[in-house]
Amino acid sequence: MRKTKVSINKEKLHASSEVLRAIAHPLRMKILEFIDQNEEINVNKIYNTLGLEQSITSQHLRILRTAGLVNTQRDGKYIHYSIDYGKIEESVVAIQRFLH
Amino acid sequence: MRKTKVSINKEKLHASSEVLRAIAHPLRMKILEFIDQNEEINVNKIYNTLGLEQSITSQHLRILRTAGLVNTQRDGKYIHYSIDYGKIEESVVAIQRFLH
DNA sequence: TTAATACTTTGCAAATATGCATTTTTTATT
DNA sequence: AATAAAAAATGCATATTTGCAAAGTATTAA
Repeated sequence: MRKTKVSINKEKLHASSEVLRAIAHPLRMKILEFIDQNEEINVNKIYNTLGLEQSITSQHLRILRTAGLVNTQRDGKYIHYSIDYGKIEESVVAIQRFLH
Repeated sequence: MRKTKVSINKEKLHASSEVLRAIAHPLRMKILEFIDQNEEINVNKIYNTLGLEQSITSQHLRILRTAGLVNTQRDGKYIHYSIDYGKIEESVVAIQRFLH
């Protein structure tokens, strides 16, 4: 239990839970893991390698994008996805700071 | 990006997402925070202090219990809740190990 | 043993998330 | 300009989660 009471503001609490919710899905975790393991990866590679539907993949990528967990960069007709490690670290730290 | 490809087994991936899903809810985060700040806390205190419905509180506590995030100990008609810090740490480490 | 308190469980409606097929948008190629 | 490929967005059915009220269980106290 924490000795010094730190009141966490509501916005941050909510923001953290948004990020966590985005991570907390089996498919999205798989996708995140795959992006992590392959630098400069495009959507095609993601759904073909993981054996997912294109539209489902795109949907989940949108959720990850909205949560700020991944960044995109267009290269011609391809869109490369990469992980925003800062954001991940941030949310992990948030949990740790929140409960320790 | 990770250099050494570590294949994370599916059970662990799924287990992690279960725990994260349990954490990733504004109300549950509030409850977790409150339990963290008050050692030996009972359900009454939780929902009265946080201004929640009794049954809703109980429901979310069940979710936290099932996920293994909190432990309970009955003391007469009161049930004391405490946080399983090991489990929290475990899931945080899981994310970090999973993506770094 | 009756009543009261603390907590859990259940049933159900409303909200949200998910999966899938289809359409749309963007860019490259011919 | 027409076609093709990559990715996003949309519409809709199904599944899951949530909140709430009511009923059930356990323990204490009168």
